Amino acid sequence: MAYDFKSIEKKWQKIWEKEKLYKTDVNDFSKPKYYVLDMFPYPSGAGLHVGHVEGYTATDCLARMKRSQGFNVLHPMGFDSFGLPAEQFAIKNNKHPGPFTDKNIEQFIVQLKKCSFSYDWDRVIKTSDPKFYKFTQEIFLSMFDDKLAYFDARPVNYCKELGTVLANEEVIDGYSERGHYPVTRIMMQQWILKITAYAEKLLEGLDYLEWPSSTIEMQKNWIGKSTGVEIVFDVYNSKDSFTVFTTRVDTLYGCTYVVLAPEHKLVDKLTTKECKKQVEKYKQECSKKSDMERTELNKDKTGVFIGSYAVNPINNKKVPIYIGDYVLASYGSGAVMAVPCHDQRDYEFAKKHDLPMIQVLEGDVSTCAYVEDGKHINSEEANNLNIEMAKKVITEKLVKMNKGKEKVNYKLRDWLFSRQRYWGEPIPVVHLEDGSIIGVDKKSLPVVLPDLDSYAPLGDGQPPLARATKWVNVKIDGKKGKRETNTMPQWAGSSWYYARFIDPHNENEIGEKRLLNHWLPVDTYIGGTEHAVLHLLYARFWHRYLYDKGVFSCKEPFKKLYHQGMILGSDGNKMSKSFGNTVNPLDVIEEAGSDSLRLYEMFKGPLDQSLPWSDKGIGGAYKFLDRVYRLFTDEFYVSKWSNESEDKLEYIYNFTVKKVTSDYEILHFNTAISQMMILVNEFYKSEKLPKYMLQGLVQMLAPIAPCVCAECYQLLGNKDYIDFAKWPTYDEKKIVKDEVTYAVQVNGKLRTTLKYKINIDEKEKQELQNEVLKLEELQKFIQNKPIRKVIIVVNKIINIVI
RNA sequence: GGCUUUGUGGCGUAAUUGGUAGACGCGAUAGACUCAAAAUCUAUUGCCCGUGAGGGUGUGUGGGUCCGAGUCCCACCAAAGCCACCA
Repeated sequence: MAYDFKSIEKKWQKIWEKEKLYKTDVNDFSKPKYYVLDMFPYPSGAGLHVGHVEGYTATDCLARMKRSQGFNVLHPMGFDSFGLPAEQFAIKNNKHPGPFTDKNIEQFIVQLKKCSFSYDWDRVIKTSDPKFYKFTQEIFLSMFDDKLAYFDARPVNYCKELGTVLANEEVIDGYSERGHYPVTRIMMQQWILKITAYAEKLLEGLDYLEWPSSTIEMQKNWIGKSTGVEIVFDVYNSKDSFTVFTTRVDTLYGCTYVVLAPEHKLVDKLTTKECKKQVEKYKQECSKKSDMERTELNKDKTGVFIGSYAVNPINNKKVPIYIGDYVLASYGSGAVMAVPCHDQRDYEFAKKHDLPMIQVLEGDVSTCAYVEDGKHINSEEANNLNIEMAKKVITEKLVKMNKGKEKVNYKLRDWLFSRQRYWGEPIPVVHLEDGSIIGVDKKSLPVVLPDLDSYAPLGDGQPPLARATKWVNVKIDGKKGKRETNTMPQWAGSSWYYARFIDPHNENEIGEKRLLNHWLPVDTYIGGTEHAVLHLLYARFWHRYLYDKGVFSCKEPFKKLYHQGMILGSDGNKMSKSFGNTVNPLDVIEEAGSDSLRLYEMFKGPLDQSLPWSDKGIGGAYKFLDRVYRLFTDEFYVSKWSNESEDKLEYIYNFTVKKVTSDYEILHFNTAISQMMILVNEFYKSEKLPKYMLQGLVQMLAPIAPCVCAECYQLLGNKDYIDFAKWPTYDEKKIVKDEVTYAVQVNGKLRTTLKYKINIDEKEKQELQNEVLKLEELQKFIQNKPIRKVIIVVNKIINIVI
């Protein structure tokens, strides 16, 4: 290895640290601001991962370029330091998780510094710091006051292995997102945030964002807005009625039965004596099934008749009432109208229970094939109408009869916000003896986590905090009460941390209003796609709430979002201890330096792509940096340095500055690097090396390989820091050539090329055509066949059609 | 089942957005330097036929639009991600 990256990197990292070169003066409004942020890591004991390095390098490149371009850049790092591994460590070793976490954070910081990231280290925050979670609690209290946080009994996702309840977003196919343990539904009193109140706002906010379309799509799906009609069905021979929700009101004439969820509140009342036995039996079976079983068995549409009938309001027909667990109690009104001819599920249920079917849309419905659109039949006033018109007509009729109204439903459920854990923010409320719940006085925040003798759950469902009896029992205004012993989920701190970086030492408020207004939103946010709904949805919710409260002045927290791909093991598998295919960034830095590591990760392909790690690739990155470094140290090349320009390099240099600048802006680092490689290849062939071009090269490369470029910049005789040197510019005139190469085709096949003047007019086009037709190498293709047409696209191509 | 994205050499990928496909890098082959090796430099490198000049063919498959398609349209195949009994 030729160039001494070790001493170079050590030298520059030391200078940055000593000079506090990347400290941001947030009060300096004289320059335009740029806020570039990484999704902050959980400080695990395993330390930094090559996957972290990829995203962090991308943001670091952006930060470094923006500094050079005259922006006041905020580029901070923090730690999502509440979390499960620390809790498990605490339980196992019976030690407080705090010091354990702090040790991991220290280790992380050492590693991040070795990667040459340009963070402002005076702004490090951690969510487990009481100075930080004071405000997490304050936001919660504010939501509590606004009735957006409530304590309620409901079926919740409970994970026995993890010993806690989980949010819907944390449950995947009946298993916990973390650890993949089974999750069951049980009734429990829990803290819930009313995110559903923000469903529409969260949907609308997506319009302002420059996010990957797939992520926007996922959020839309998760919110799951559907517009339809709520229809009242009276129970036959009874004063009772219930509503169903449908998006296909146009098929109402095809409704031949209705199905209630087994948990529907009218089921017991409407069940007749004759059916009581089978209904009770069915309900029991359902309650025994886990969510997982319910969905796994989705091909089998089970259910039973409850003996009563309902009246279809559109035609007064009597239809039987069934219960079936394919109808979910938690969505819509927990009841559906069944149209077996035009709904797959209803069709399956009807077949199984031998129920009648009425076709109301033309077309083949023998297998309930989906009918795109068409004329309605058997539908009275809706006959001959298409779906849209039929919906309109039938809705109007129902509204007139007072039997229906338009309704919007969302799949989004409220956010289950409490966890039976120790290592999280205490929920700052007190349960009084009279059963009422009050928030603690804002002035007494933070409610600090008490130390415990043991951090294990009590085993009776009570959270570990219940052990701290002295802490739990309080007296407020003479009334006895108990503190809440559940804690907040890990998502709490990460729902607003990005705002804290702006004014991290402010003890009175989240941040000084003037500063928050100036610095928010985050301009560019980079992190993994795994948070597409979880963190990114929660943070948008909190942000929008705080916007409504006037704390923030913008509606959305993250303007631009990118996801970095995953770095796989060299075997193509996900990197993990069990595969033994992990790569430790520190090992790579030890061997080839952080500059090479960063260059490799940015060059290997598009940022959002998941690619396997390659040792060979690192070698290639190192080779390129060595090649650059030699231009500044090898006598042979240094002797070619020149204070004048070199005509032969003008085009390629100016073009490179243009391309690299625009590619960085859109995070296309791989193509920017390849362009710089082309430039370096040209430098190697050149007789003269203009110093300003050498300087431009290292300035452009510095965001990716900051240490070796800082060194080269100094070798050119510069006394200032490369980090703030004005970003290289290009001359548009130098990029325009006076000659262009035309591709000459015959019948669309490339036959030859021709150099010609650039930007020709109509008359010159004719001249070019004449010239082309005379070209000797084309004669054998043209032969004597008649020429039908000659197409000339200026500066690009000539196609002769024969 | 629904939605979204992707399919290009031995490998990672690029393509001015409808205009010379394979830039750049890795790997490979040959040569220079060296006692030798490493490093470095130079050349070649999609596939097929041909000693060669040259020709043919080629961006998952099949069709279509167009003077011209990796790019646009239709159908299909494959992979990845998300959602999923959401009425």
